[in-house]
Amino acid sequence: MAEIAQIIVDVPTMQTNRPYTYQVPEQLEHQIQTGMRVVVPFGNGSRQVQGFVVGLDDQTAYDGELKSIISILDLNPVLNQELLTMSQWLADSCYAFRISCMHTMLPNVMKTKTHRRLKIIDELDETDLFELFHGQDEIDFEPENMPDEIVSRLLKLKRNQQIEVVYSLTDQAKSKFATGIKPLLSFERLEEERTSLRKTAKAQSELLSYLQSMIGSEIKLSEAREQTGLSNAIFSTGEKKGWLEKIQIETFRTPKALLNDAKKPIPELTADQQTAVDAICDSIQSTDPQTFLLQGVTGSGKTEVYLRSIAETLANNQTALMLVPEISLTPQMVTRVKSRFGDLVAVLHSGLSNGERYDEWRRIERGEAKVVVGARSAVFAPLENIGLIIMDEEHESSYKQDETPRYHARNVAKWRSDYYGATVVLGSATPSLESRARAQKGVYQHLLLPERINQQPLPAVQVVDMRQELRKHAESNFSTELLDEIQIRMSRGEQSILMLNRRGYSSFIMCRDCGFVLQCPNCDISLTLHMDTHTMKCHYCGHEEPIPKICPNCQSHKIRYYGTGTQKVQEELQAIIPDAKILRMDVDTTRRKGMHEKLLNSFGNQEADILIGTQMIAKGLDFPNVTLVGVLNGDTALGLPDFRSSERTFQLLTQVSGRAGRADKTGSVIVQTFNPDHYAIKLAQHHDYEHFFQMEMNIRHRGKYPPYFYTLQISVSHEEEAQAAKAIMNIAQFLKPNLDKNSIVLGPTPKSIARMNRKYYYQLVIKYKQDTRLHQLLTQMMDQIQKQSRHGVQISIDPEPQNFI
DNA sequence: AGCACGCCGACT
DNA sequence: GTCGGCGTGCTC
Repeated sequence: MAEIAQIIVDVPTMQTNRPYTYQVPEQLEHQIQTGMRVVVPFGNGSRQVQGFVVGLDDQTAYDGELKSIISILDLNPVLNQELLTMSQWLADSCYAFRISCMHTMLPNVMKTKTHRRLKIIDELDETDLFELFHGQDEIDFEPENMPDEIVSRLLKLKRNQQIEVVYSLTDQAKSKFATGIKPLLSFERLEEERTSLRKTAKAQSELLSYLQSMIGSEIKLSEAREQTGLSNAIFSTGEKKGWLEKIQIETFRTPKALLNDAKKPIPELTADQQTAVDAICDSIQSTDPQTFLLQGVTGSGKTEVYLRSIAETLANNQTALMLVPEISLTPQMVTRVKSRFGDLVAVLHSGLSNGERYDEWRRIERGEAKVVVGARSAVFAPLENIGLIIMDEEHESSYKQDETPRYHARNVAKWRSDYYGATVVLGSATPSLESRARAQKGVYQHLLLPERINQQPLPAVQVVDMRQELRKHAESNFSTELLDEIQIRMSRGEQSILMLNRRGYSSFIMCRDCGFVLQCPNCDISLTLHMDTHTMKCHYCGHEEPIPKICPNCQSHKIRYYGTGTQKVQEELQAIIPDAKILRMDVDTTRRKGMHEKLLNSFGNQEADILIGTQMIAKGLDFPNVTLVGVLNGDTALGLPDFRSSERTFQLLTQVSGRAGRADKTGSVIVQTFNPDHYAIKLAQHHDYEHFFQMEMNIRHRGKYPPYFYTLQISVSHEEEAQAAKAIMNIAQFLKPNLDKNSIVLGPTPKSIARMNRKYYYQLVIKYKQDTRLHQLLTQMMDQIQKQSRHGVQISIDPEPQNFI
């Protein structure tokens, strides 16, 4: 019976977002399995694309002529049944193409590169042969890197059928292999070999004993050499004499940072921790997909609860997934998990090269790693039989991907939990309102860790009114209170951390004479000053240009810097306290690989008095000698037109407060702000999450925002503003009459950055409670509007967007 | 996406 | 009349 395969091809468009039917050629019959990658012909020409097999059958409803699969790229499926099923759900719920979802779930190296070559199939005249083909009979075809004139001459030859395009897909997913050895003979036969050796052949005799000791196993040659002290030549002799065989052993690139893991004693649990662990362990034992919200102040020992729960999961013969925000995936944190579970742990973080990431992925897929620690995309780790999924700092917005597929790791975690009957633990000191509200309603089980392990009080938070400060002296980023406190720490040999709330802030340049501000040519935004590279940069499209010395508008020389960047803050502070040793940590100083870690290490070794940084220093750091945390601008996020701005401010301030005085020294926190009376700041000052939750819930209720309503954002872009505007109006008209009467449409409006990368953006937000038709309506819309609208209109839907600006 | 087909203006 | 530009539609 003929085998027929259903294949999702790697062509991310609306029209091709469905399986295509292919014939399985005879020589590949019974070798193909669902979840494997294959190469198939696609389209009129001789084009070849990568595809994923999603179904196998012996018949098809399709009655056209079938093409055949060209080759298979994997020996084993790269997507198991669970992940295949999930890719469909993910595509539906994120309004994304299925192929994009599949790629998101896999390491980058699984994406093949397409190469096109031109091959001569008929005689060419001499000029063409030399000018175009340089005398060769095949050349690479890369129209984007070739002069137009050459391309058109080549295309002409192709039309005349003198040359043809040949395709090749290269799979980057290559495992690394090393030479290994394997004994070929039995113990007795090896013993016989030894007796026939001459007395002087000591090395060979040693090799024989070694081989005897490792019968039934294999080992890398390099390791064998190390263990025995024998040379390569001896092993080769052994091979020649038929004692051993040289084989290829797959090796895994082990990321360096993880090699040192000093065993730490396992701490005792507090009563609260024990209660939490017990509840979670009960759930791990059961097959109910239960979700817990573990709410505990900084220092209350959430991590230990996680580790105990993971241990229970492993004991129960299941696997565990632990998600952390990228920013807190620090060596300290990884070491802690590694030292508890050793080689069973795989770590997936952004610092890995594609190859390293693939190796870790393989270790998980082969079942060698049973605990996976990683950031957002680790939620797709190919673990089977998952018993526990932990999501630390569950309120972090980095769990939401801000490009398609726009998934939230929390939702994916829940899907997997339902699939396996696994337990989910959401941990945070300041849970998102959505999660906290669900705990309130009993959807999640609420676990509390109200006290710090060391019985230390939370640090005192002092709020400084910067409006008063401004009246007292000239404009400065530093209040007298903060400067005094910094100097006290320095005299005591203690350290300080200063945080600059970057959101909504940047340094730009403006002309004092005409008010001209340098703008990005591609985007509707001012360029940001970067002193380290001496350029003006656009944060949205990456455009870069030199800093102008005279105003491009009026030729005046009075061009000045405005705004507050970390660099400027550092310079200002250095001028005030000349003998302070200051480290700065921001995107500029940590771009180079490993710099992040290096900076933290040198601060940890007390090579500096003060660490200045943006949000990235607020999280996951644990320096016992830091007794002062200063927030330079506590409220810049408050001014943003986003209903989550209070929540973010509260979370951030609470989080930084936790950074002060974590060991035996008491710490203090200073928050400078222009809004000292704002409830988010006042309640953060008193570490009062519960009160904040109540107040914010009231506001959300009145404004019909999450968690009372769901939100969904539709955005449209086009190079011409009118086209983009027209498209969003069409969408609004299409949707409005069909929405539920309780649903609310905000907009359409231009986005706050109306132009990015030479495209104009318009958006529309829908708030809804229950709208049964909405999902189907939107799916239909993506299909219809895309067809109708003129070329170049791009539509994207973001369910539950995290940023409204 | 990327390819072929087809329709239209500019040219040997 | 033909070459080659780009708009349109399809891909098992």
